[in-house]
Amino acid sequence: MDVTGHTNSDSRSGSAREPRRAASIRDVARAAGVSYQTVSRVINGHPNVREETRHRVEAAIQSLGFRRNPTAFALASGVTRSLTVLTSNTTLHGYAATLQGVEEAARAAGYALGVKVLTPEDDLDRTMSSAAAEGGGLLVIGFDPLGAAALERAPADVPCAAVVEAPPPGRTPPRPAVWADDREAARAATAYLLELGHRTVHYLAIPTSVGARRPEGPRAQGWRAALESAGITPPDPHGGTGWDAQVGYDEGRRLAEDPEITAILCGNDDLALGVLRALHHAGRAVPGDVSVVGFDDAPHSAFLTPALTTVRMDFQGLGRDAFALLHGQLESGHLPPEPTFAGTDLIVRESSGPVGG
Amino acid sequence: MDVTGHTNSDSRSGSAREPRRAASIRDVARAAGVSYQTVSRVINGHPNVREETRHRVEAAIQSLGFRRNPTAFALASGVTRSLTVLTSNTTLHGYAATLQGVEEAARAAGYALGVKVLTPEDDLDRTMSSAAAEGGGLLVIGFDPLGAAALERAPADVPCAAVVEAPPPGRTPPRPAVWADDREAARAATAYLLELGHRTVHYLAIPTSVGARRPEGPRAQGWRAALESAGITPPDPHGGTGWDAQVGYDEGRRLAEDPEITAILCGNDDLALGVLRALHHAGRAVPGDVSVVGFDDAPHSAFLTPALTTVRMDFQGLGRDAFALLHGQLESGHLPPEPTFAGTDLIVRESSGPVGG
DNA sequence: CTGAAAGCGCTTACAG
DNA sequence: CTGAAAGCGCTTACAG
Repeated sequence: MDVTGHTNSDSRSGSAREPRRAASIRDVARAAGVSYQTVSRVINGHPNVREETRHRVEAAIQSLGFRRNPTAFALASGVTRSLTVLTSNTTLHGYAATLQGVEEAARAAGYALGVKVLTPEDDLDRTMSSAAAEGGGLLVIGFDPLGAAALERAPADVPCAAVVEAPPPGRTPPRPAVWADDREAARAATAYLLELGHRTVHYLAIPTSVGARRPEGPRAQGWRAALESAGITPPDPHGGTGWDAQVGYDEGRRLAEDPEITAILCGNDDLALGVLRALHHAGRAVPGDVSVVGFDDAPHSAFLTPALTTVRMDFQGLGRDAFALLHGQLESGHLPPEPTFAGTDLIVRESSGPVGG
Repeated sequence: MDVTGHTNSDSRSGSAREPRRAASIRDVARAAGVSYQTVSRVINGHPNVREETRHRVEAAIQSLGFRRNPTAFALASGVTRSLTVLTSNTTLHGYAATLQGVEEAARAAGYALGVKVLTPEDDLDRTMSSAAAEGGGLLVIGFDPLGAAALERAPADVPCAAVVEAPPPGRTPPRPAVWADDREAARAATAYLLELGHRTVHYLAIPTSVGARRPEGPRAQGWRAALESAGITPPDPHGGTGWDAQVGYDEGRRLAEDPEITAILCGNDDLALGVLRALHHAGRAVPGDVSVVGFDDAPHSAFLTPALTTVRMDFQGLGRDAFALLHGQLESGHLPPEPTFAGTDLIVRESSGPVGG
């Protein structure tokens, strides 16, 4: 079966109709019998306007269906109630959920949201400066090397905030940023597996924001720390080449060949999904033979069979808080609130259990 | 475990630094020893500029790091190389993939992308007119009643395109739109199940764009048509209340109780995931006792156990084509190409098979 | 081929 | 409390 798609380019209702000019403040002024400056005062909630004048203007605004032109406002005032989020991805769970959080907060604050996707092909400096030229603020999702590089290159004179992986202890991101404690979460997840009786835990890594310069992201560091503090020499981490289930499956096939391996911590739930599938193909039971723990708590993870044990991350909260950080820079006097996002949480489901259980 | 998140509001590198004004065309003109109109001609690739003058101006642009202010350009020219996509969701597979397709096409064309999320709480007319006031075009994702309503209310004088569910035969959407043939795809998927020997096929519906006025979306219609043309009276469809796995699970529990049911077509893969889980809990084997077919081919569906039989939809292609439709309206002379997006495809995997097989 | 003028729709001082 | 002026950074005719 191959069903062809359809299109309807009927332009009767398209661009044919005469684009009647929208009402401007001068139109409103004329209708209300005032100068256009007064209209400006009214729409900006300026105090010094006589009650009756204000009413006349408001009536004219209503009847003409006037809406202030955001472009003209931005040009004249230098204020842009908008932000553009820079991200290398919009569909992976962590990115999409973060974006969703940013969007909610932006909408609540009356900000328009722009999205610019970062690609290795595009010149980063051009991308950054064109994003900056749009006015408004920059919000970068710095979960990967591309995002981290973008954050590094954000022009110093433009308001910018970020959500990032947990930075190394004692270091801070180049710009105001929020993060969840990936490191501690990975440590705790690993410790949980150890307590179950597993002699060691293998780690299947996601690519991280630190890239090739230093292949150990915070999740890997937390995993390593847990093993070391239990006196266990960490095995070499696996993966690091991609985020999706296919990578998890490929790595999982290799992992499945080693009967000594009884516990695998995955850098995200997609990787874990692939590992589950590989283990199944190899005839190894989960959690009977091997325990699998994911990261992020993607929407489908609770419905897998076995349901996936994973670390829940509040990406939406991170997105909201990053917006608050940016909002504070954009509107002086609007102080960023204390971050209220919840932490991380280990959600124990069915894919993990006692060794040999 | 509950690990608290962190924030870094260090503003040293934030808004403290003096926001040095960016170079304007007047600055460039002064540096090049020409009038600023000439600079305008150069940056707009106007032909009538002497070779040497052009070089001088370009050199000045380089050395000053000049970039044209998009806001001023938009205000003066009335042209906005931007569009805003209106959607009720950004994370569900179909929406996210469509958005991704739009983004790719927009980026390739040099358009800035805005996103406005539609909610039942916000006043639709206000939302629409504020989106329209931003300038540029509107691209609405009309998979649900909210999106469909937005498309209906798009101001007639603003360029607009949409991606929608397949409209009823003979009817066309209110504005130029693209769609895949959901109806035919559902018919084919149902026919496939019937050929396997199932005596009937049950349908678990997604909410559709037609909403309550007419509860039968194109996928349901295709399913119904397939049954009827095989001389089978369609059972009542189930679901219709939500898109996610939880809904699928709840409905699945009910479906699992009826031993007569051997084949279930689901309106999307998330619903199917929930059904799979419910069937497992009820002790019914897939595909041994019950065949399950999904819709959309979400990224994780191929890695489930059993891997999900589903209908692949080219949402990215739909997004790209919808952009082309809008692009054609925004830039006269830029004719929308023939839609090239692939159709739908039934992907047979492990969750479906012969009845009693 | 190039410059001087007017204007896009708004705001921000400055007068009264 | 309200109006007249200048300007945000660009473009589009209009002159030369």
